[in-house]
Amino acid sequence: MCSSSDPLTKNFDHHEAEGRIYSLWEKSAAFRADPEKGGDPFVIVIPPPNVTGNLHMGHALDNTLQDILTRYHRMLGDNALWVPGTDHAGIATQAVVERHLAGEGVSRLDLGREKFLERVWKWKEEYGGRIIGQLKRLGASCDWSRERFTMDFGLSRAVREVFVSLHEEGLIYRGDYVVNWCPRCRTAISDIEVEHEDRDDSLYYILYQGVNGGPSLTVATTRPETLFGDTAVAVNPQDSRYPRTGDFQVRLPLTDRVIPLIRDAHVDPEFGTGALKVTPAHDLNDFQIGKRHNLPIVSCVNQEGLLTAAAGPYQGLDAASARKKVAEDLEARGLLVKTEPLRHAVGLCYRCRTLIEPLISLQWFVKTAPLAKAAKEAVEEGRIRLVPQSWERTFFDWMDNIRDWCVSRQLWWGHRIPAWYCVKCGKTVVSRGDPSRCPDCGGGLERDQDVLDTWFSSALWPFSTLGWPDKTPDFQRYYPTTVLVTGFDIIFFWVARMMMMGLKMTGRVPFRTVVLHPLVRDASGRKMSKSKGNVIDPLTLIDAHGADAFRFALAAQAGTARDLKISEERVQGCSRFVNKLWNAARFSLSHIANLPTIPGPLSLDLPSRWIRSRLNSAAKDVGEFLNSFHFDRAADRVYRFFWDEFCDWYLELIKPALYGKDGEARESVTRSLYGVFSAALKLLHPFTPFVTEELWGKLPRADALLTLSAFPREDPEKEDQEAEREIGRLMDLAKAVRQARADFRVPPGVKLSPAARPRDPATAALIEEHSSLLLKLTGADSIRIAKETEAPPLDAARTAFAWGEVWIPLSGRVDLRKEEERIRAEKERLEKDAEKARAKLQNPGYLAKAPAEVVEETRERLEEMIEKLKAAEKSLELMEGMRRNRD
RNA sequence: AGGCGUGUAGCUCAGUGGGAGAGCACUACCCUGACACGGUAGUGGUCAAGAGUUCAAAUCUCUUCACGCCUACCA
Repeated sequence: MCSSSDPLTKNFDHHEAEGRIYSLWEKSAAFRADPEKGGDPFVIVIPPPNVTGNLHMGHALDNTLQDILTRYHRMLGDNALWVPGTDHAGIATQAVVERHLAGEGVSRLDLGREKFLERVWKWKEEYGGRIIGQLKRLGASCDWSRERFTMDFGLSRAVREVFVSLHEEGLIYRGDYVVNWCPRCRTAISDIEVEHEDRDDSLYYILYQGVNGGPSLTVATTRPETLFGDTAVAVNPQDSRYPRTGDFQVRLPLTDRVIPLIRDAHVDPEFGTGALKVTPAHDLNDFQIGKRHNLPIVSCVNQEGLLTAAAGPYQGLDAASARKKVAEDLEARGLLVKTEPLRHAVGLCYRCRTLIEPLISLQWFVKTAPLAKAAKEAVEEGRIRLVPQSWERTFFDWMDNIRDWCVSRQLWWGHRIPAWYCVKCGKTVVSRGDPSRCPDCGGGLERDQDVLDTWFSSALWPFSTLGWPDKTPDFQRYYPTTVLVTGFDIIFFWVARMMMMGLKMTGRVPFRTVVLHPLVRDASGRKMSKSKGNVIDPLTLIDAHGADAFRFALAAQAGTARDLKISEERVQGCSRFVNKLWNAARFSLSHIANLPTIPGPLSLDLPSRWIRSRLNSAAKDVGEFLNSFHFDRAADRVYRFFWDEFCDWYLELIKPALYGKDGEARESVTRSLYGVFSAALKLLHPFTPFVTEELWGKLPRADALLTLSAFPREDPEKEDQEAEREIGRLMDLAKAVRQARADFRVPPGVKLSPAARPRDPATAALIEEHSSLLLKLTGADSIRIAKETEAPPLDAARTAFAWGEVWIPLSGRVDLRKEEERIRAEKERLEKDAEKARAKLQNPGYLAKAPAEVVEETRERLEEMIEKLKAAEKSLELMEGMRRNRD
């Protein structure tokens, strides 16, 4: 009768278990994918984290969701592959190493390119493994044998192949263009790497005096220091304040230069004075105006952000001090008409938040329009699905308005651009190999100094990691990948570019579905940042509460909202669930340990049939939710199944049998428990992999790994409506007794003797059959079936159901006045609801148009309400009668 | 300026055409032989406001308000 000695500690020791279990998975090559094996491919490529980075909350969420999907599909029998890897992260990594060198008093220029790169590689070797270890602590079931790095040999080869072939097609070109220049990083960055922020600035009104009797104009500008780069003043051709025809010139203030007045439709007559200073070298729009009007280009700010010789005496000043000085000097000469405050958006470098200096320079570009068109079509035609779909519109807008992508970066760490320039004839050679001589003149070649934007290699990630451009078995089996999981903040940086490159280079979509999850915020919804001091370290939470609790907290909150507010309390809450699981296991295993044989007859009793039916429903729902990427609802469903249905009802319902004298029943119930419990572990595994794997190992005869077992699938045969209906009635009864006990404050020691009056003999039989169960659930003393004609005593708590009535005699414990009040209130509520239902059923429109089953349901509900009302009325009648007698 | 999103119980959020839900918090009772990180029973909401469509609206449409995010060539 007694269970064997307790094999489990009271709580799950995640510190001890997690590392051990992860090595077990690794040793068993559980996550290794095999292209030779069968099964539908299910493939995810990881959004590669920065190779020298640390796991942050965003990674934690992103990878938890990927892991849930991968484990789920692996258990479904799909050929699941999760490709891991890291990104070289050009600017970020170079900046970190440079900062480190600065500590030694060395700059990268001191070292030279080659030595500097050696140091970065060394840095990478030293810190590159860290984030991989952190992903493992999270439980990520990646195939580590396929780990890639964006600067691996194979991936570099893919980069070069793409660059050269796009160049051959004319989709990559080199040209002079106004680019976003970060004077601190000393490199160009792409348009989307610029962050915009509203700043309070001044708008300076500067007088440009007319020459030869022509009109003078006042122009409004926020950047007076760039006037040295002005090569025209422009007004709108429709603007009547200015001469619409005729050639005029104005004097450029503080200089002896004279520039023309031009007319261009770009100028907004409403802004400032309607006259615009045109600075083609330092403003993209001015650059375009300049092109239209063949204006000369004068650079007055250099790549260090300092004014050039074109600024005469101002040469060498930085932009901010030049602005001040220019304004002063203009004022001194009476050329500064006025200044007014202006709040406007300024561009900042996304990495260092330095003010962006637009300036003209020679850069490499990808011609994006044709690539973007293909990407847009793939989404329009449903070959790529965005989840949630609401992102499509934003995506389309961006694809329609995309500008060419500046891909050269003035850095050393990255894929060096495969372009060479002939020192003799100036020819540009772009080549897959490393050429040594100019093919035209035989002259020497110098390689382009720049590297490619980090996102260029990231854009190839879904196919470069699988071996492309070779037709490897992996590429053939696993490309296109299945799902891409990432935050919506990098749709344009990464997702769109993978689509463009994938479609262009492989002719196929890189993935079929893009799952865009929320961004992790702190508990009050603020973005986490070091400066705000509100960063929560995922590893701290894993240490404190375990990876399972942490993952569950993330999954349970990964809904369709854009923010996910994480807090330690939340994770702690989920650790209670893990604890519940552990203790339910402790209980279950102590009984399972007594099973003589695992194979054998299963219990056919009501609780066993019921939980099998509920398990089936949970498996169905969890599967559906995961298939539609509703992680939050899947987590909620599995939680409810385990806690409410399995623990709170099922385990309690089978206790009498487990402790009972009937050996045969005990054995079959235990065997059923074994089956349901192991299925529950499977259902939970994708969410809480460590604790479930640990418990699986404690099950007898479970030699294989849980992570490689089969996920429970819906099986209509397991649905048991009869069992559900019957347990539902027993639950009604139990709840009625418990409620009466609570409402009338019956002390636990006092026994109750409820009576039930079901309306059909089957329910009566059901109650009699399970009376001992009911006694156990309610703490009642006895339970009986009342006679048809029997009237309940006056001082009884009465509850009515569609199937009949229950009353619990409470001699002396009922405050009649209070009870009468309660019943009256309930009666009122019932009458209201019943009236609503009745009105519905009398409405011809409702009867004609509502679906039959909805009408039927309403009818049933009304019937139940009528039953309850009858009971309530009877009680009130009796009470009134008694009061009359007394009076 | 445009686009997108959000507004449901004190807090965090599910629900997206047919009886207002969960977790946490709160209240009362209970250490009942897995779990007090537990059990049982409760309190709590004109589903932001208004109008419309419908037999039926938290759910669809329009308008308004509040908050948030993204994009943009007002210098």
